[in-house]
This record gives sequence, C-alpha cells and structure tokens, in this order.
Amino acid sequence: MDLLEDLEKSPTSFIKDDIIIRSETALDRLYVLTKGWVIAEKMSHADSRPIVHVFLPGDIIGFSELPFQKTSYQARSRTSGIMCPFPSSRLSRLFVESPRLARLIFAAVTIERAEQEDRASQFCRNNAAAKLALFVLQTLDRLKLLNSNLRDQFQCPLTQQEIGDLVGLSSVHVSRTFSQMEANGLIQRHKSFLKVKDYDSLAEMSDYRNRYGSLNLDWVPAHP
Amino acid sequence: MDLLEDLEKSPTSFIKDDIIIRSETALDRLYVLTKGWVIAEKMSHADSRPIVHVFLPGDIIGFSELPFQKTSYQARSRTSGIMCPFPSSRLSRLFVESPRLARLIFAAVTIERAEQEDRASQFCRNNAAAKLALFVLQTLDRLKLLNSNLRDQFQCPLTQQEIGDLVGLSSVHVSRTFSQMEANGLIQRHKSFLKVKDYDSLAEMSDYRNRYGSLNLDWVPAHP
DNA sequence: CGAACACTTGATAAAAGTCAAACGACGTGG
DNA sequence: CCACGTCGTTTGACTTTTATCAAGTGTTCG
Repeated sequence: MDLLEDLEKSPTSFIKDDIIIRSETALDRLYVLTKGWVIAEKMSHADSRPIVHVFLPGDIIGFSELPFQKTSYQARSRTSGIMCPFPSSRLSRLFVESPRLARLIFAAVTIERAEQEDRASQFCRNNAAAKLALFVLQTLDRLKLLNSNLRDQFQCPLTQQEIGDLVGLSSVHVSRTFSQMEANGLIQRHKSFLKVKDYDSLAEMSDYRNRYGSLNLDWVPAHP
Repeated sequence: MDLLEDLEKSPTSFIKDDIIIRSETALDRLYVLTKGWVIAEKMSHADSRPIVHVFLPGDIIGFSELPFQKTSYQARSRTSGIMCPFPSSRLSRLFVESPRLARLIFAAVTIERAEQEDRASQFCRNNAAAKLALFVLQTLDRLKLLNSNLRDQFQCPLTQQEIGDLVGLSSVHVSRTFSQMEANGLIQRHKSFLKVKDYDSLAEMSDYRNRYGSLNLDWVPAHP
C-alpha cells in the first residue's frame, strides 16, 4: 500500500486539451491518471487522426511507450483532470521491492492487452453498430471500476469525430448509427451523456465480455 | 539463462490443426512456441471466425488469458511445430527468483501490446491494402527476430480466408487486393510464399513502424 | 448575443461484401 | 502414376455498407 501511494505522491492538475505526452519524444516517466479523460492519438500526415487508446481514471499512461526510444503517439487531455507522474525507474525498482505488486501490475497490463485484442478483432470488422456498442460497453464497465455509483450511463467528453477516429468510422456515420441505435432502444443520448438502455443486446451484437467480471488471480499469491 | 531454459525443458510437438487451447476452459499453463504457427480464434456463433492473434516462433501463448477464469478463444496450430508448456505458477515464482527476468518479460508483453495497438488502430480503418501491408510487414519483422537469415520473404501457412478473418476483410477481397498489390510491384507471391518487394511503400501506406527496431531497455538494468 | 464548434440530414460516390462459378494445386487411393 | 475429389484461389456480376461533400441546425461559451 505504501508503494502504491508512493506512485501518487505528486499530483498534477491539467486542463482540457493539454498535451501530456508529445509525439516522437523520449518518455522517462509514467502517469497515474486519477481524474479526467486522456486520448492517445497518432499524428498521422493525413487529416484523419487515428486514436490509439482512451485513458480513463485509474489507468496508467505510458506503459505501451516505455520500451521504445520515441513515443509513437501524443497524449492529449479531453477534460480537465489530475495525474501523478513518476519516473520509470520507480517501476523498475518495484520489481525488486515488491514482487507481489509487480505481479499485480503485470496482471493489469495483461488485462488491458486482452481488452485491446477485443477491440482489434471487433473494430476491424465492418459493422458500425457493433463497433459503437463495444466502445460504449467497454467504456462504461471500465469507468465503473473506480466509480462504483455509476450505473447505466456516463458522460462522454469525446466528439463524434473522435469516437469515429477511435473505432474507424466517419463522424457522419457515427452520428447516423448512434441515431439508429437510439431509435431501436439500445441507447439514449442527452447532451454529452450516454445511457445504456439494453446492455444485453449491445453485448450480443458486439460479442462483448466484461474483462473485469471473472478474473482469476490465483497466480498472484497473497503472501509471496 | 538457467531460468529461461527451465521454461523450455519439456518440448512437445504438435501437428497441423491441433487444438492447443480449448475455448471457454480454465488455463493453468503457458506455452513457449519454439516452432510453427498458431492462431487464436474466437468461436463466435456466426460463420465468420475472428482471428484475435497469430503466434509465431518465440512467442509465449496464453499471456492474455492468464488473468481470467475462462479462455475467450481457442488456439489452433496452422503448421506442425514444437511448444514447451510450463505452469503459470512458474511465471509467478519468476517474479521472486529473478526480478530482472520478470522485467524483461514485462517489457516483452508491453512491446506486444504496442503492436496490438498498431493493429487495432490500423485494422479498424477501411483500407484493404493498408491492412494487408501492415499484416505482411509486422509478420516479416517478427519472424526475423528468431530467424536472422530471413530477408524479404516468408512462407505464410494462413489461407486468404484466415488472413481476412485477422484483418477484417472477406476472403474475396483479400484475393483481389493482394493481386492488385502484386500488380503494383509492392509484393510478390509464389505458392504460399510472400515476398516484400517495396518495404518502404508498404510501410508508408500502413503507417508501420518496426517495434523491435528502436527499443530502449534502460529501465531493465543489467545488474539489479 | 454572436461565433465557433459539434451534430444532423440529404445526395452521391467509393469501397467492400456476397453469391456463384470456374480454375488450380494438392494429396489420396485405385 | 494417373484419376479424382477436396480445398483454396480467382474472377465476374451485383448488393450493401460506409465515406464524402455540402448545407443546415443546434449548442456552448466567451
């Protein structure tokens, strides 16, 4: 617990549209995101700007850039929020100081990797409604992890253009598809809020499984 | 070194189309794949069968299923080959016995995660040639890691149907797009061999970066 | 209150999917 | 060693889905 708190000892606040990690630079630290939404976007030459990942409160920003000399994307905040930077050497020491905590972090990264696989295999299939369904359910369940009074809706600070850049659709088609899903009683929108009206149907059409619902951490023994 | 060799002490051979991991079962071990190709496919109800990942020699099969109670996909061999199973508790012990090796494995998983992000963000965009270009380059560079006499071509044991299931295209469109890429001098095919004729063009059209080309493992100190 | 900015709607174009048939390679068994 | 059947690939015709362009309608925020 002390070690975990140590990672969050220097909270820094940021405003909307801050650049948190610059593209093509060396990254020598990680950030615990404690409040706010941050997106990782590729600075591609084309006008489209693929969004590689959406970071939500509780996530650690920078893992996927750690083993490389230069960052491949930039991280930009979409809301104001708070993050806690710590040097990557701190993570390295953790493997010696607490093998148990290292295993937990390893498990966390592995879970995220599984979610990433879910996205890769779903988003590459051309069904706009299924893509959006997966985005909505994954985001809702991930937000619930750190915000337990969340039930069936959340505030989404991403524009439809950005959602399209994430799942691979044009903003126009995101709009149309969301409208149709709303007409079919699957979701409901109000301002920037997204409400899940029919979780089961959304889950079935996107072949979704809640990765946090049936964990097995037997191999992370309580007392090492 | 002893610890690494320990993981490969019980080599098992498999034939083509063996089921290595069954879907919806508990997984208590991992497999070092030393020879052959293995695919991870979702047993979806529909006739399409999304391919979540392709394992190549040197990969460890099962990481992404480790923290869950049940596997979400099945692993099936596409060639004959050799793998070395070891219990997941072995991985757990590794975190105590060798923090340095644990960090290296952590780094390896992180690199794979970055590649997965590359796939997710590219495959979700609707450009058949770019999808296939990314698949070809990623596969070639990954194969080169353990087979250094590989230069510009490799034997691909996947059918066009399977390649389509991986990148999200119909088999018909894979055929057409490959033919066109061949006509444009980007690749060349002969039997099941795929030859890269114009690496740079393929890399540019798919926004590819070789993840193993510019690693920074400073945070994995040589002497912990 | 007004000016960005985001979203919606319609018309049209491009990309990829589907169906079906033909072709080719490959392995098996006579 | 050849005939045959299976499986994978190619090709053509047509359909569906999504992208693009452009104009109009909110919405938000200084």
